[in-house]
Order: sequence, then structure tokens, then C-alpha cells
Amino acid sequence: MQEPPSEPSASVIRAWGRLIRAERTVVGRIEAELKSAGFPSLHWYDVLLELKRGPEGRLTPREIEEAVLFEQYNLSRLLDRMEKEGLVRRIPFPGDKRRQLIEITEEGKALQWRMWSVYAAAINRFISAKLTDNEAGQLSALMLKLIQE
Amino acid sequence: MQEPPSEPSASVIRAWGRLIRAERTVVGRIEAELKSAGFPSLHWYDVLLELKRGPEGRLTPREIEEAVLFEQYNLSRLLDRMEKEGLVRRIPFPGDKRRQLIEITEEGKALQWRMWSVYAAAINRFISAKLTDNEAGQLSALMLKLIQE
DNA sequence: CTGTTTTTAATGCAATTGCATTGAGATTGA
DNA sequence: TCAATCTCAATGCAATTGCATTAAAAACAG
Repeated sequence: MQEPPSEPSASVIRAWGRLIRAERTVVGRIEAELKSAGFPSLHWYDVLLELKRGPEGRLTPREIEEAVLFEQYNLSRLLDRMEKEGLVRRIPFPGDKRRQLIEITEEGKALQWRMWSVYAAAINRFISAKLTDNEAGQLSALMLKLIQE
Repeated sequence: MQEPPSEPSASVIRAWGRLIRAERTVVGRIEAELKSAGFPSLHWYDVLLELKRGPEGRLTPREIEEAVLFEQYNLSRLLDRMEKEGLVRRIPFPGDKRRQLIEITEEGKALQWRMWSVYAAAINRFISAKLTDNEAGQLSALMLKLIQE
């Protein structure tokens, strides 16, 4: 038996539409800043940052995947490209030959750092300037609810 | 002269991170529902919906672009694919041979309708279930601020 | 143990997206 | 008027993403 799905409320539909639009808009603006400064995309940054935070600058691909929500095959190839640029290196995972550890290089750390100065300025311009700290807190709380489960 | 960019506040950084993550999560969940029901992606839906809302089911590519925030060249090719599937048709724009009108077909309207039943159920499940109507209102207001300018 | 299932990462190939440019047609301004 | 500029949409080609599968190794079950 299948209940007829009730329509989502107008306020939920409006909120969802704006969430999509706001995300696209802000990501677009930030990506444009990064690109015009000659940097790679946010995806690269995300991986670099996660690695830098990880113990000794190392994480397994699975852990990165989970942290940044990329598909396994996309991450695999992104790591290829990053490795080719000397930003990360693959090293064996002790005790499990299926796995591997991805380690950020000094060059990778340096890039993350340089990107952050541009990224931070963009966040200031496109987010901090638009929301009070209190509103940012509200937003965090709402997003957390959406992610739940 | 260049001011040293001050760090974004911790609450803003947290909010931004969660916004990205929430958007990816929810879009991912919704796309999975659509796909498993045999439907095309949200991008197709977005275009169909905009067209259906437009006067006589017609909009120029520019208008669609503006509404859904796609790149010009991506929309151009998406419309190729949709036209090939018989969901839209291109018709001349009266009085300006550069432009064109994209018109949704009956088949396009039917698809939008069928997709909506799945989409609506997904919104209920992944958004309405997580936010009260009041929270949805807050979210709308916050997103509006982000989009501004 | 040994065969089966699960986990992890890579890859061939198709589809989509990004970038740069083009071509056609309007619009502008001297 | 007409050359220069701008707007609109398409397209060749490169890069990225998605899908399905594979290979290798580990975990598991009898």
C-alpha cells in the first residue's frame, strides 16, 4: 500500500530552492576568485585541508571520501592528478595491502596555505559580509539538522 | 595598498562547511531517488519546471540560464539532449534572429509531473522531516541574504 | 583450512562539463 | 551609414565525472 505523498509545504519548497541557489551562487563566486588567482578548484583545496588535519598529514582514500563526500572513482583520479603535481604521495598502508595512505607533501601544504589566503578573503566577502555571527550560528544549526541520519 | 585579510570567524567557517556538506548530502539523496525511479537528473527537472512556469511554456535560453544558474554552453547542450528526447523544442524568436524560444512539449510537461511525485516525496523525507516550517522560514531568510548583491 | 563474501582502489568507456572561440545578428556611435 | 562593439547561441577539443566492472587482498563461514 502506498500513501499518496503529501505536497511539501510552501516554506520548505522555498527554502530548498534558495538553498540550491545560494550554494551555487556562493560556490561560483568563490571558485571564480580562486581561478582568477591561478589556483585549482575547491575540490583540491578540500582534499589538501583534510590531509593537513589528519594525523601526520595522512589519511586513507576512504577517510577522505567520507570527509569530503566525493565518489570513490572521482577521488581516485583526483589523487592521480594531485600526485602528478607533487601535492600528495601514495604510501603503503601498514598491515593491509588493499589500502593505502595518502600523505600531503610540503608542496601540498604550501599550496593549501596560499589558497587559504584567497579563500578566506572570499569567505569574508561573500559570507561574513552577508551574515552576522549569530546568523551564521543559526545556519550551522539548521544545516546540522539537514545532514542528520 | 593591501589590507591583510582577517580570518573569517569560526562560526562563519563552520556554517560554510556545513552548508556545502548539507547541500551535497541532500542533493545526493534526492538524485539517488530520482535515478532509482528511472528519471533524469535534477538539472533536467529544473529546466522543465522553469519552462512550464514561463509564459506559454516558453523561455529564451538566457532566461533559463538566469533562472537555474547554468553556464551558457552547458545549457545549450542540455537543451540538445532534451530536444532529442522530445521534451522541448526550439522555435524562432520573433523579431530577433539571434535568439530563440525554448518551448516545453506535452511530453516534457508529463515528465515534469511524474518527476515531481518522486521529488516531492524525497523533499518530504529529506527536508520536511528534518525542519519545522518555522525553521524552513529561517533558512529561506538566511539564504536570501547570501544570494543578495 | 578452503571456498565465499566483503572491502579497497583502479580503470575502460560513455556522458557531461569547462574553456576558448566562432558565427550570425543586433546595437551603437561618429 | 557603416564600422566597431556587443549579444546570443553553438561547437571543437580538453578535462572531469559517472557507470560498470575488475583485480587484489582481507575477513568470514562452514
